[in-house]
Amino acid sequence: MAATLKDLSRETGLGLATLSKYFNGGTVREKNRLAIEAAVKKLHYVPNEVARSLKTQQTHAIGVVIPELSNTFITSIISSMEDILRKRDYAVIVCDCRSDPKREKEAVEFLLHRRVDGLINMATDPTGAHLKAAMNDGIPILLVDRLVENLRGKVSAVIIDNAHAAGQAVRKLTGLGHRKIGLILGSPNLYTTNQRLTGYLNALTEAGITPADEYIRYGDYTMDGGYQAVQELLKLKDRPSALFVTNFEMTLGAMLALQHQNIRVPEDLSVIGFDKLELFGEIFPDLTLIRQPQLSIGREAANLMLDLLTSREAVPHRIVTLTTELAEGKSVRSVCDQSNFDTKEYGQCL
Amino acid sequence: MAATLKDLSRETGLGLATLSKYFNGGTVREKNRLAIEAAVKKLHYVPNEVARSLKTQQTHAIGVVIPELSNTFITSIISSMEDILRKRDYAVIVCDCRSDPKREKEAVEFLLHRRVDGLINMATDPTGAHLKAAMNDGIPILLVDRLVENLRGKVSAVIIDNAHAAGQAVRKLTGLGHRKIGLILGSPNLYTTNQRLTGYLNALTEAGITPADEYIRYGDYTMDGGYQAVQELLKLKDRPSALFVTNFEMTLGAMLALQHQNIRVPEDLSVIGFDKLELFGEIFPDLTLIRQPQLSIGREAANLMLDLLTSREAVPHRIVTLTTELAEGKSVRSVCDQSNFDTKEYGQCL
DNA sequence: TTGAAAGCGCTAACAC
DNA sequence: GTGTTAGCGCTTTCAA
Repeated sequence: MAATLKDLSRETGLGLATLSKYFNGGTVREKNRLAIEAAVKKLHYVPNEVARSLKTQQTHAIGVVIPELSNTFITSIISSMEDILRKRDYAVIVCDCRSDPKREKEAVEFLLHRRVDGLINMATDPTGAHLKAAMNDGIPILLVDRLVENLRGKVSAVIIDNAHAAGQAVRKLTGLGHRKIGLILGSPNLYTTNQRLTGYLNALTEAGITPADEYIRYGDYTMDGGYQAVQELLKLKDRPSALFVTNFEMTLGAMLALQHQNIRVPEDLSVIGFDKLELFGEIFPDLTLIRQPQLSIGREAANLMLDLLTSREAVPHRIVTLTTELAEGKSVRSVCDQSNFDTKEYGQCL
Repeated sequence: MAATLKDLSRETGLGLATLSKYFNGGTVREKNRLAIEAAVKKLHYVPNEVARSLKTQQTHAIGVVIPELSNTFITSIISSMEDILRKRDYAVIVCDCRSDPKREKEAVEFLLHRRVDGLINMATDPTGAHLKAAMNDGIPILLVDRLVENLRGKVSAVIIDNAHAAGQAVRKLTGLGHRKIGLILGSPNLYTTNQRLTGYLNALTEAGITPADEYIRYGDYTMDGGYQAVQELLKLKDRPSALFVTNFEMTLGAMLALQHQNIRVPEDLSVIGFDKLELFGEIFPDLTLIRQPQLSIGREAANLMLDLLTSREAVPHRIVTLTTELAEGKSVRSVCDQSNFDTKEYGQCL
């Protein structure tokens, strides 16, 4: 069907090596260059990447294994990664494992069979067992967003400083006198969940506040989860005066719940959300939030992977930690100025 | 590095052909089967899909070109497709073209170079020019969600009956006496936008209502767009009494805008939304909406592609049209029972 | 059932 | 700068 180098050779009278060199950026006599270009056009020649892969032992394909395709944080990272990788002629093979460790392992094996050059993984299995085969194969592995304890020092990663991010948010709130701070986390036992919880607890401790379990909720990183978590928090006899929500979807759900319950922000409750400033744009323009640089995460991940791929020597494993930013809005205020201000509790305001 | 058939041959003393046959489901003497299995284990043999691809001229890879990765409708389709395709050992290479026709064309070319076996495309370029090369190559092409006029009869597709879907919604509203029905569409000139508009217009005409331009808004299929569109509609001196929003994100934005403006649903305004019943679950449990079967779209697309791929003969081009469902909630009511009911306008209620 | 050998389309020595 | 050649790892006649 499609033309091959051999066809080009016949057409131009040139040898295979010359043609190959031409297509790989080598220098060719002007006359021949023209001949080749003419033949390419005539025969609609397109290099066969499969044959090239077999020969070079490089597929120019990167496997990406993620827990969920329907999460804007994840898709925006993938989007930015894919953009960069494709520009460098790497294909991205996406495998959605539905947060199922078994599927995740299968996905890794599937990709290994296809001889992907590298693996990018937002890990579902916290033990990292699914990556064992890939480690044996010696292909570059890059963790994104979530570290895997057992693999520490063995693979590279691009993450954000979750504990710090949560600390930023909570410190902002304690600084405004809040002592009852609700926290809505993702699923239990996830790396990011744990880290953000740690940051929250540390910041409270710093401020001399004893954390209360009832203020800590798990919203599964979904809109509905965030919505529910808020409902529960509002049922508490001793409601929090402030709230920190730890991803985009849950923030959305939380804001909806607050509206439904006619809780004013920040008059009745201070809120710090997470992610996606642009999307909140017109809708909650004044929402204070922790902003993760998902584009940078994707970019860093893609570039780090390209590094790992192209460096002759084994690159030492690198952990790139990106920083988050506290985007100030108007959704927080001093507890003393909130409707639920209580002199007895907050004498310091006086 | 990795073991090859040759290694296995050496290890077992068997010929390449025997081994190859074994791995392709052929029958082998029991004794040899055992020997092979032992050798596979010992050498960690894994078939090299690249070599296989070169020989068979099939990559077992499907290219998927989409306008945007950060849209839940799209990702849920991809997710369901990828699941099925991977089970059949097809890799999915995703290319996000950011709704840019130029990038879309590049993506198609990129995939063609990699010799994907088939192409699944949610078209950005309405002219279909980007698919020309793929058509020439003769690989199966499958459009999803959006038809391309110029390609009618030339490629297969999986779509929903958009005009009917919109008709369902609008007829529901006209049936309840509404005559001023706001419509929030996606970006202008998209296939789905046009179709849904057609359905809306037809249903109005059927009911003897003259469509008013000011009730028709374009929200770009984004949450923010939906939010803004509602704001504009509410500014109208002659506000609509009902609203039909044509995708998930815009529905979310619209509902937020309504809450912000303290518009009660359905007391003040009847609303029919779109998509993702589950996600709205706890949050807007009573929202009436048009439900697209995205899982089925993904499933049908994957299966149709597999058909196209495996059928010896050229399968005739097929358009699979899936139906939408009107999921009844409590977000619509008769105009006569709404707060904005006006005797002069709606005499028929009396 | 099994094996030998050719070849998929390309790259990379190597010799010219 | 160009051509010859071997071979990447597999499948697939074809004979045995």
